[in-house]
Amino acid sequence: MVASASEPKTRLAPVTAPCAARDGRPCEPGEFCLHCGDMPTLLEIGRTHTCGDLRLSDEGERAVLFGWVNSRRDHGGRIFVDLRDREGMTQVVFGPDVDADAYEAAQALRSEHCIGVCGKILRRVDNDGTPNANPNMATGEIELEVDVFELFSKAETPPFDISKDERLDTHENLRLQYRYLDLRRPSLQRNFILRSRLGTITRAHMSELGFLELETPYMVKYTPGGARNFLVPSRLNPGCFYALAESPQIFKQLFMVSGFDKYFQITRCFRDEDLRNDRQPEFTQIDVELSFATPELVFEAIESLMIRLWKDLLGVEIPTPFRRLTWAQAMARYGSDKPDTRFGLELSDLTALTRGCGFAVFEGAPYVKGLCLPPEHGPGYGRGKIDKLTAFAKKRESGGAKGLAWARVEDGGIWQGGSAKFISAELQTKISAEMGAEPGSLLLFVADDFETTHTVLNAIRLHLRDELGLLAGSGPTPWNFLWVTDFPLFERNRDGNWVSSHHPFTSPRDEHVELLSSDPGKVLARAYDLVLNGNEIGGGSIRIHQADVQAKVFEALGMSEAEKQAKFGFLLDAFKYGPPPHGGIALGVDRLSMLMSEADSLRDVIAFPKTQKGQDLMTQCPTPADEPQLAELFIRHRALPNEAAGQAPDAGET
RNA sequence: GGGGCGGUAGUUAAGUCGGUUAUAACGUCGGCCUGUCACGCCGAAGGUCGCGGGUUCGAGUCCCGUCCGCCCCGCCA
Repeated sequence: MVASASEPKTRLAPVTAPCAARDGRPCEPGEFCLHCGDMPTLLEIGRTHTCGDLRLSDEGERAVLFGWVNSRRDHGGRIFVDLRDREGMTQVVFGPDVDADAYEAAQALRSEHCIGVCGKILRRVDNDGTPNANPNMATGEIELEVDVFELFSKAETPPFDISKDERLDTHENLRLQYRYLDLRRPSLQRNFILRSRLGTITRAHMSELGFLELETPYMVKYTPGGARNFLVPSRLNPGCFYALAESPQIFKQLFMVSGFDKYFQITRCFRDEDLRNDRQPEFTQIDVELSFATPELVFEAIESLMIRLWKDLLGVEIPTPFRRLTWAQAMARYGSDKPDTRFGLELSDLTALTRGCGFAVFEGAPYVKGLCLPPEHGPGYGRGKIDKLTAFAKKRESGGAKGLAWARVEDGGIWQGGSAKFISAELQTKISAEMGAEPGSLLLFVADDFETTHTVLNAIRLHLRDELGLLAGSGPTPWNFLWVTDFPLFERNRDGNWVSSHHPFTSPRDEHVELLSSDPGKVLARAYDLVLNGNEIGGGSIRIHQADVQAKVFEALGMSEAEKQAKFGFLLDAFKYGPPPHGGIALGVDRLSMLMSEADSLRDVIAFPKTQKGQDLMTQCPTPADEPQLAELFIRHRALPNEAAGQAPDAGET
């Protein structure tokens, strides 16, 4: 039987099985029914199950399924179709002996046609009646024998294979151009289902903790500093622009002044900076702020949320409290403020030991640090590999070391090869002991300034992690959560001026307030990052709520009175009216989703992502604005970089 | 702004030292097939080698430029 809304309704032959559309209860006069009323369309009957639902226990029932043709296998006399929806896949089978019309219609089925089917749920058997389940499918023990078929719509041959693609090995530009098809892939659908549940659980959990979900504007006042903003011209205010919010930071602090006490929001943020594998121009944060906050209160709330997310979404119990390192410890031991703590290879500080050692490379550097490759890897790491590693260490993107000193450790901590001839036997033994070296260990050293030494050793450490597969074989992914605390309040920018590491409202540690004027570089902040397996997934701080401390911070930043007023006047005014002590954090939903779904890229957890050039290949966005649009906004565009060359612009710039 | 990798049939890839008609798999189309599930068998069609220029008797291959995608640095919490 072929049902269609556009064709006259016909009666179905009576069936003896209970009617799925009625949950087995008797049919009532006037109701649509497969066996006692007019033939309704399958849409009118409605879907009874998803394609992931049916099991052997449903055998003998009738079901209505809607979905897309994943694949079709025509045996001439029996046509098998794997029907797919977001919940799974079910084999449906057509035969001339079951329903000739449906069988005939199924001949024309092709990949990605959208169809509805109704029929009886049968156990899968061979021709001789022996069970013939497909163990690779959740629904593999059953199939649906179709006696009513409806074609909702045909599909052209898709530009790439959706059906058996769990590897996502199509060129990404094509995937993005046909994103709506790309998103049909089960692997991507899983990511988005997880992401949806992440949002639901977060809302439930934060609400249960007493946090209010409040909204803040996306179109906000432009404030210089920090990330570059996207600008939005204001038609009603000629010549003026909104900025798209890089975060709700200031507004959530104002919520605290307003007395909302505990706030959260799952919100979009916008930053006009260059893209990366884990950075998109618009991204989503779980934004949290609470009054009368201490770091402990923030950690507690977030840890409880993480526990729940991992338990509910992954079935994983993560241990709490999370490990903590100060920024100084993280840098010293791992060379990174977001260390991957799933494996060892910690750094050793050899600066003091090597003072006066006579080896110019070590003596001339403010920092001498190293890491020790243990014996199980050391001997296999030959001269060729060391040379490659040296080249890697020298590359600019690895931090740009001047060189990589090395040595092999023999019995008694004595070295051989590399730097051995430059270091006395006595010192060799001491350094070997300091680094925990054993016979067979390979020692690697970098001697340079603070930044280069740590950047390079961190790069080497992560390189060795991947090269030697240090994470492999340890079973399911260990989830190493880590709080990194006590960041420096300031760092120097390129011009040598102090800028906020976090943002200018971050509170210094109480005992460091005096240093604000005397030695700003030594001031530590009450700021913290949440790190997971080497990824920064959140960051926050306790904020300044005392006017005098805020004034000192602005002063250290070299901000004039007029500048403060112009940039943050409204916030400073607000803080005149009894601001509570407060603090908070923001978590990256995209990165969390990526890590939890073990996706390779942020683009696999963002439905409609931008390319590295910030374009949407599906909609061909952004586009130039036409003259009338610009005129209305009092905007005239300048010559574009490529207009001089006589080429058409590929993107609009104003 | 810089460094690296990639772009060949609808898709994914191969293509040697520059040399005859640019290969394969999957997909598509036609035929056959009642138990497949990456179904199978037979047959066919399908190419602006990203684009532009140059070198050469001859360019997918070499050179220059350019566009697009990805990874990274700078930038960015």
